[in-house]
Amino acid sequence: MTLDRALSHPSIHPLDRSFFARGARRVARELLGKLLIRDVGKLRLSARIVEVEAYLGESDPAAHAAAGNTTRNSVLFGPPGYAYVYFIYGNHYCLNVSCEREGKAGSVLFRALEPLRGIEAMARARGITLEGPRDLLRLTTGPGRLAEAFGITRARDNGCDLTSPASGLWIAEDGVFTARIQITPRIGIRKAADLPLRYLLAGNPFVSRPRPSKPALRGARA
DNA sequence: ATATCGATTATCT
DNA sequence: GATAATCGATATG
Repeated sequence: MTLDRALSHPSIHPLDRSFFARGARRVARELLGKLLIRDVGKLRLSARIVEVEAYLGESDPAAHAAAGNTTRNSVLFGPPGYAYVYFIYGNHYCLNVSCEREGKAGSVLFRALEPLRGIEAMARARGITLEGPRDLLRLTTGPGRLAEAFGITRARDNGCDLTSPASGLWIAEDGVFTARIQITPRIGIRKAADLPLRYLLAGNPFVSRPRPSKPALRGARA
């Protein structure tokens, strides 16, 4: 296949479950550059993953899994590659994917995406009229925003298999190289707030809001 | 540009 | 009864 054909018709395939059967840091870092896809009827939404956070399981005070296995978070204690959707601040849904293995929690929170396809539909879902380039930045920049753009709710999506296109919400790989990875502390948490577990594509304009004032840890480690 | 605040509810203590 | 892995609006430099 020529490069030109690869660019216009990239082959897209779902990530295997073994991809998620690893530690959350590793999964988080490698999810950067992959695609989140929502299929509803013949409409497809797709967006590149540009910012995520790792949550380490029961030993991580900031993780929902720290409370042990409850009704709310039981997906985290199930097999890897499934959607954990939670409702927060009485207003917003957020999407995670389970990692590790059955019985061992660990997850990655999706924090920001770069919209690729179905942009008009995302704008409708967000209640935004697209007038300038700046409006694109408000579509999927932030965990609550991307969930709204993709129509993700707990009732609809919690527990769905993100490795299966048949589920209508899945994660794909298209062979595009990832840019430089940057690592910073996680955003918006009270506990364990200093651990460097936020992974982002350096310089990507769709990364969520205020860069933390703390000096960012650079390079791709962990 | 950054800072602060209210909204609104499932979940946990 | 308090809290929370957020967002959008408003206030201020």
